[in-house]
Amino acid sequence: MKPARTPDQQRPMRADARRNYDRLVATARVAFQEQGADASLDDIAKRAGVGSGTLYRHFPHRDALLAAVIGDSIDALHARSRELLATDDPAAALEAWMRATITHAGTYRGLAATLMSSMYDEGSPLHSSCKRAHAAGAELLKRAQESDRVRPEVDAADLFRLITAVAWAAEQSPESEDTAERLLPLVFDGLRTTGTARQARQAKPAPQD
Amino acid sequence: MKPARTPDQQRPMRADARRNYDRLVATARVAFQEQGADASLDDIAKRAGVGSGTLYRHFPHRDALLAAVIGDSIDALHARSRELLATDDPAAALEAWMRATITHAGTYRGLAATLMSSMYDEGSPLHSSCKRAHAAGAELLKRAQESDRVRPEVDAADLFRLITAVAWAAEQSPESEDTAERLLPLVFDGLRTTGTARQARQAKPAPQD
DNA sequence: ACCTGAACACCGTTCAAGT
DNA sequence: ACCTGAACACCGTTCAAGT
Repeated sequence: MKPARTPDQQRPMRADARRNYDRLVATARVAFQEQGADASLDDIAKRAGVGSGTLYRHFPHRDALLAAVIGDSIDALHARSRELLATDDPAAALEAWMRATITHAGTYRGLAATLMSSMYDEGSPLHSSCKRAHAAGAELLKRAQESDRVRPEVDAADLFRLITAVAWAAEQSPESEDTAERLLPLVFDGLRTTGTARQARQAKPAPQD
Repeated sequence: MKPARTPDQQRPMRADARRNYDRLVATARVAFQEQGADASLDDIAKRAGVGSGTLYRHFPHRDALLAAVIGDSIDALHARSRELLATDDPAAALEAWMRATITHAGTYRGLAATLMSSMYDEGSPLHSSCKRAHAAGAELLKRAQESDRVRPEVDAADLFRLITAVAWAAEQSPESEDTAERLLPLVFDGLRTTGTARQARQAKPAPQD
């Protein structure tokens, strides 16, 4: 079992506390995979062999447990966005980031909904993760817009909403597994400047690039 | 209070049963408005002055109560789709139908999610409503595709998913009320044939219109 | 034929009692 | 300092007892 991440700014935990923390995170990961992000917390505590009070001591809200479980994945997503910012094609980079984010938001059933509401809930432990993803998307979006490949009126908040909505639609469509792969190109094309509009802009006296 | 719809194929109900039925629907409508589509059924029964068993007798599942509440609205939406099929501009008709459907799916918080899952649950009393909406969308989509305004590879199932996803995203974004109005044009543009692609097709030897 | 409300299983959350 | 598990409030659902 790989070591679970330690909660922030913490002096060493007592051995039994540490063990319970790790067990809870590992058990929760399995439970979320099996039953979705709204799996029973009581059941997770039982399966981890821990009193329910112990779960709430370490993770006061469901979001805190979820944050501990997906923390590594959020970090990886953020690293990927840094890579994509350094690639050549701004539009392709944005689309690749959208695809990666949709995949991430589809890790567990119900995760997309949690991420969406965390975006607007400053108290949630997932809020900072959402804002980081939001900020990464904003950078990639800005670059694509400056190179005149994406409509200037689209903002990062709507980009985040669209991504989360596609992830949500995909997780709600059990019978067709590749829903996200089909919807993403459609949605991405809606963001792009239309051929004629882009041509008109580029035909203007002062060329931008 | 306007008369609630009677359940299908039913001989006259006993007077007290009829009264309870109507009260439950009226109370549920208010509760759904106030607290969303997942309002407490127990609370609805209490507020309607009725035992909880009576609620379950009339409406065995939450979806049955929801279906009774939104039945008229579903009918109106269907009538609107018939009108739109008779208009001149197939693309504008499709977009107008999408807008109307998104608005309808946003009537109560949580309704979009219910409609989405009802689409894939044949046992739900909302299933037939969803299929009707699905079929109406398919007709409008087909017409738009035949007039070469919408990509031929889009199917009605994905159209339904996109619409529901936009409605869901809008209801999850409390602070900005016009989310749906901003996202719809973006999504709709993703469905359209691009200017250049359409021009290429229309430049072919055999003109379509 | 229909209604009532107690009963059951489940859930999230708290907290007094333990070590 | 941390853990345990009983306790509480809530929910959906069922069903025996009533009229």
